[in-house]
Amino acid sequence: MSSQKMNKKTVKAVRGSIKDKNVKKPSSIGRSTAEKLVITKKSGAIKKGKIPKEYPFKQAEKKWSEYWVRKKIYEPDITKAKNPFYNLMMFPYPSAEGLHVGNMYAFTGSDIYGRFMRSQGYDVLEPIGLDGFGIHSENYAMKKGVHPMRQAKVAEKNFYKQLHMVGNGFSWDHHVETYDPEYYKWTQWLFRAMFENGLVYRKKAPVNWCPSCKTVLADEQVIAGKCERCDSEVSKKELEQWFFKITKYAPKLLKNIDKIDWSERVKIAQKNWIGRSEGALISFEMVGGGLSAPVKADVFTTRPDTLMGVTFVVVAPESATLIAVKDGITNWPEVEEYIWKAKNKPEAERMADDKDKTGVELKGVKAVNPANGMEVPVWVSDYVVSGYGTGVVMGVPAYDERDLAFAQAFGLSVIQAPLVPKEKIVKAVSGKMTTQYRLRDWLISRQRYWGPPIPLIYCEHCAEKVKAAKGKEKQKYSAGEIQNPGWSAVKEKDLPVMLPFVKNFKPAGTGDSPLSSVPSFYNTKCPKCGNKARRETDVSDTFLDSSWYFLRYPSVGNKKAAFDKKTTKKWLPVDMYLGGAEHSVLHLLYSRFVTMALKDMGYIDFDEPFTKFRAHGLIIRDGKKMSKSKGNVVNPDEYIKKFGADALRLHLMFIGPLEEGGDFRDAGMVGITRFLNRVWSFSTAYSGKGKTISSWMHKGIKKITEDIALLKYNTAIAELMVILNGFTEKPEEVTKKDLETFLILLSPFAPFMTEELWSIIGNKASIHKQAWPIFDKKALKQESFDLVVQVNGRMRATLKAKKGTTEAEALEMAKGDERVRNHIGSAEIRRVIFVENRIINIIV
RNA sequence: GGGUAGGUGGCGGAAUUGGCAUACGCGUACGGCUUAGGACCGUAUCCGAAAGGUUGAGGGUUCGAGUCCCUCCCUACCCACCA
Repeated sequence: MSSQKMNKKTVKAVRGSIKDKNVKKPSSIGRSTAEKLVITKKSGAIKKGKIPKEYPFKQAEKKWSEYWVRKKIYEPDITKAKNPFYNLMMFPYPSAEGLHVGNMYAFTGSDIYGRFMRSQGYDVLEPIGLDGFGIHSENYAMKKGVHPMRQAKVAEKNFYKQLHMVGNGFSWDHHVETYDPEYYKWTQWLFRAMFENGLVYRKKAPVNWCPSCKTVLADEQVIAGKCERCDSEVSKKELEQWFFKITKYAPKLLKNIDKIDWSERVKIAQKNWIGRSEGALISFEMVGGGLSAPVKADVFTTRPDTLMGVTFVVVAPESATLIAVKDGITNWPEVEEYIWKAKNKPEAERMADDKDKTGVELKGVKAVNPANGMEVPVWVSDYVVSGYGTGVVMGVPAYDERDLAFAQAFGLSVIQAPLVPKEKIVKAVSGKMTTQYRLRDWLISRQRYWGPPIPLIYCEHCAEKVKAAKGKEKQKYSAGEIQNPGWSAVKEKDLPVMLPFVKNFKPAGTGDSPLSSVPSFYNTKCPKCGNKARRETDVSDTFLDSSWYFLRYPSVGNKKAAFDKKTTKKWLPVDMYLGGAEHSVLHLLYSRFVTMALKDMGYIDFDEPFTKFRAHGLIIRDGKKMSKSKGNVVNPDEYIKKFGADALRLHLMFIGPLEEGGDFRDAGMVGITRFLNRVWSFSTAYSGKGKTISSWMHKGIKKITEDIALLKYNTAIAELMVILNGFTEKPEEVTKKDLETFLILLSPFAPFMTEELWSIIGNKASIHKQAWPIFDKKALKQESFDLVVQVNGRMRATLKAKKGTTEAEALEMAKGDERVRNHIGSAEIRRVIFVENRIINIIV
């Protein structure tokens, strides 16, 4: 037998024998003791009679969830709180068949953190609400054949019932529902503020159109050419729409990323989405016999140094330059056909990476390279994106893969021209250095029913007046009114613009909103001049509802403002935000933008809404993604019914680190249930003989505290199991204090059962109001540890040693060990490497 | 194509950040308890008879590498013709 092997086996054998000798069958665990406990302790919490052998989770969960709400255990004093801590989780949209396990995963993860902080002495605000406006809820209502207004009420009841069951410490006094007029009044107020401050404009542009949802979509809602909501292929449609000027904040949105404490992957996703690139604008002249004068066309390039290698110029099908040079094009019908085809192609097809390049030459037109006067052909091709840069690109096949592919497809020449110093060449051709962002403005209008009506009114009279206004006249109008002649915002006192009940709420698909068929809605008076005017009939994007909800929560109930100034100052920005990474470029980006805009308007004094954000991982099942079609969706209700909310919470948190997600397997529920049952039987049978704090408690408190702070709940739970294993091994050494400490450590994970046990062992106040245990650093230092002894880097023995053992002491101990001696033999010790409280390595 | 996170027992996953690889749990085997058990309790469980070997593959740095460096392979997620 090798010494290493022997060592390992010996250690285990020794442990085993200790167990065998000392562990009397946990005879203290049993019914009789439990019965006694009830008699001796006058615990009023448990119903008269006996403590059940098994944890009666159904009764306990019902009892405590009602008790918590009644006693307002989780309601911080909004105005007087001394240590406010805003713990936020992304609110769900209540459209699906009830709460999804993904929701519950996020909520539990967030709630554990909230409970932990509350226990640390913070006044935790942990609100919840429903993001119930929007296409997803509306589509669900249509599927069910119910009116969205009714469906919302049904879903609300159902969701809130479920949310009471999951064991979260929600501040129920602060819930919001985005479809409640009390809420969307302020969403409209926000829209109005954005308009008045010149951040809203109306523009006709090729926009994303979802043929199934029958509405336009923002760029962020198009995922790989498909609708974020329904997965249909998105096409382009030329429509007049409302936009929010998020691009104005592109530099700040990018710059601030470095100062916020967010999950790295989300920060990177935002950086990429904003997509800053430095380059130059260089002017090419378009010439041709049919043109009365040369037409200037700017190209944007990040590689001006390759200018001498230009062999062609490419124009996007949507580019205005095409129209400008139309007279010079001799093959216009052919070009026009290409443009038409390109515009009507589904986005997914246009973006497909394996697609060959297509295009048509603009015959009769040439572009002049300002660097060398060379005339090069001009093409139109859909590989040039219209919304980025200028929509015109210089083709340098020698230095750009895409240009090369295009040149090869059409037999265009490739010139291996030398590179020229950048800044210099830009100056020489009178170009200018510039910064471009990939980010586009936020398309905010939707041709749907289930959303807050956009609070704008169009008046023909005013349109003429605004256009004609000059000098002082102009000062009568807001920035929004000047930018959008004829449009003005509904006065604040007239908000909300109520969404009327419309029987036929289904989208028409024509690009007109369902509200456009309701004259009583759109016929109104101009807020400026009082003449007959027409309301906007589009509603705003759902993401506007969620872009500011965190501002509302602390101020819920305030009838005078969207958010109270003092309250907001006290509670915001959000201290900890937890949610899905899928919102990296949607909700999270919009919220940041809205916050920045509100700051610039003077409503708030911070420009980042979420100080700390963590993205939770994805829960899969049996190694596969969950989906309704596969029929492998975990329904939390069923598990709560069968195992209890605590068991489900623990299981979800145990299967992997919160930020990484995990694989949900039913088998795991068994293990967790076993653990909880052992906690139950140990605690209810406990008769309290221990005198000193058990040694494993300090290590446990330290580990669990650190792990929770880092959201490593899985290892925190593992440590709780280690402590319980210690308890059941030596029940006679466990003190009452140990047991209480253990229950408090477990309480964020299993709030119901720990509350029940807390009262059974004789406590009156809620366990969730108890202070978090503190470990004794000194005691931790005094513990012994396993000193690893290596000879020439190979582990030869582990010796029990006191913490703080010096190198000399360790060496003596090592030399005293037979196995170590055998390996050193007669050789001379050349070097000793010693790491305190860990290892000694003897080199011979 | 770009980015990010990963690859560790039969499985989910640990590893104090360079110091006992496989904590904790599941599963499995054997034993106990039981009228019975898919309940509960106990013991064992990376491979190997042993020396020894083992963290996707190969190399390097180091007294010492799952962890750091280099080359390569694979998986998941996100973005993707952005000039």
